[in-house]
Amino acid sequence: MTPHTAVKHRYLEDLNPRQAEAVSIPGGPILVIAGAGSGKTRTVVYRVAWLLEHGIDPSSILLLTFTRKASQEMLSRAAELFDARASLVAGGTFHSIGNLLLRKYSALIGYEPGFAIMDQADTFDALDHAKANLNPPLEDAKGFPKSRTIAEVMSRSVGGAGSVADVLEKRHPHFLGYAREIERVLALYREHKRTCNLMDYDDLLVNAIRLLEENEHVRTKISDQWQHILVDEYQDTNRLQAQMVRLLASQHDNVMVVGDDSQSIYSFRGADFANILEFPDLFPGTRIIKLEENYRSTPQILKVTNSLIQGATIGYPKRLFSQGAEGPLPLVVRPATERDQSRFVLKCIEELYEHGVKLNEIAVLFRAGFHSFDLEGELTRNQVPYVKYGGFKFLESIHIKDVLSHLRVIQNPKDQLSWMRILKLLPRIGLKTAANLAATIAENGIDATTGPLTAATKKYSGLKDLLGLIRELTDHRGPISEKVERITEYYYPFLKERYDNYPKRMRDLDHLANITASYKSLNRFLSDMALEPPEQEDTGMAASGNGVVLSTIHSAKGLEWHTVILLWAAEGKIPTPQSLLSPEDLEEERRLLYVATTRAKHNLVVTAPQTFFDRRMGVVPVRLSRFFEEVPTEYFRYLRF
DNA sequence: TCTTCTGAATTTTTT
DNA sequence: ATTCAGAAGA
Repeated sequence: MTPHTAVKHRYLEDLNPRQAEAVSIPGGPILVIAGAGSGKTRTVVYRVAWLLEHGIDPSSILLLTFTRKASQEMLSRAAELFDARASLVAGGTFHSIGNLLLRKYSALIGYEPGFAIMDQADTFDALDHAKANLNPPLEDAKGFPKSRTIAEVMSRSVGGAGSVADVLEKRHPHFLGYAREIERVLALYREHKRTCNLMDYDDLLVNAIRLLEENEHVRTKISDQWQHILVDEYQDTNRLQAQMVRLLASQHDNVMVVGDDSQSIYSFRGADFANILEFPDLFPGTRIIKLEENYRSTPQILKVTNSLIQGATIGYPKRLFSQGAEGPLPLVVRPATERDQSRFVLKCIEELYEHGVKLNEIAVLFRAGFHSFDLEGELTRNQVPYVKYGGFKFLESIHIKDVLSHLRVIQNPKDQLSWMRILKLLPRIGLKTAANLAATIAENGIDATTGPLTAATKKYSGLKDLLGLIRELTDHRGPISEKVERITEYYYPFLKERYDNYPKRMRDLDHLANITASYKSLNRFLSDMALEPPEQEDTGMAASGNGVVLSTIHSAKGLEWHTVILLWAAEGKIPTPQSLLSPEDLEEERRLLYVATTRAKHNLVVTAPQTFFDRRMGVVPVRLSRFFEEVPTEYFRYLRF
């Protein structure tokens, strides 16, 4: 039996007519508007299998996804449907593909191939650095916007939202007077990136676009190489990414993009769901296919989600329907206080568990990472295992960044920011000294036997050891894990001195060494750490797959659970106070709520305390989120607790 | 001039 | 938990 014929019959049966249509279009631009739970992933997976089955070479297919994990999952599902050749399909994020192209063709845009990638924290640091080193210095350093604000403005501006002044006027009008000064900071920041051979996230896209635009032979070659392009979560792409799609497909227009404008929740990162609305303009002749049959949720849940999204002002009109089994009415609960809310959620989880629902089939979703702090305490006290997604990331931990910075100066000695970071660990070396030393090293190298560096080793104890370590590891030929172990050994005293919980942090560093095991190239490893941060080390309970899921709504995208409990569904939490300033931001909060509620298969529980304790104002009354006020009351059961 | 210490304030979402 | 501002200390 050949797998081909067996597959052919099965997959046509597996799909509904709309899905089958999308999957089997031979080529050209295709836009699939896929409602929540409408089998979007399945459609992409089957599309890949269908293309392979029709003789398309796997290496000529490119699958662009939101995370690398998503593309890996899709390709392994495609491999199950078709055969192992599906794993030869190129998959990844826009940033990783940009990275791939830029490493290969760095010379064409005037970069060295060993450039390092800055993550967001690096960008903040670099902006602070630029701010501090401006010449002439800032006139009014006090009222000046924080680097995270500057980073946001910069990214929006680069992403096509206009000049810095335009963005300020629109989003931060109170900083408009600083426009010129911000431009000066950004100019220094850019200069700094160049001298240190660094690229930030946006650079990976901007430079890839520039590479493709300015070099016709590269554009032709790349576009000929990837004959079929599939893009998932297209509603969360930004202008640069749309431009990249346009360039990558310049030779053939064989692009299928899949997404749901109602689930666009990343505008804070520059995502613009106008992309999905304007795709047909970018690719004339686009075939539009709507998937509206929902396979996930009960009709009772869909009634609620449909009316939530009905109030949205723009987008492709759609109304999800389901032929699935009936279920209970979604619940609304208003506990008296946050403590009571936590107690209620605990009780809810215990009851479900007693009724045979597995803990990992229950998710508690919330707007922001810290909203679940009280609940986490309650779960811990009652020994209910849980895994938390979203919020703080493994890589953002200081100790991880410290160790990675040692690796980064080995890979890229010009990386002054990383130098500064590791120099500042040493006693008596603060910001200024570190900056001076880093500049000296970046310019003269680390091996100078005379000059300021040698003088400094006499003045600062510890510097000699650090330089010795870096020299040793620069010449070191063994596996990366050995390097990490060597650095960890050196770093241990610093860790111990600084943190009471150093044993836990030490375990993180061991975990990091383990991650390196699959890497042969240091450059590759560091790129991946910036582009695709590893997940938090699995605790025992998470590894066994038996813990309640606690997640931000953003991190819950694309997932589903038997029961979803929406925590803090209250004014002041969702929508967040920050979003009230602009109608667009407010609409995004609505979509966030839509994403959260459409994750539920069987039960949806909405909870919001009646009061909130504010340090300044004391106990304040809390209203249910305004978006739920739009839903007819008979769609809910109101439970007292 | 630079570093380190202390107490106080703050926290959206993330490739 | 981290970051920030201000002040003392080297």
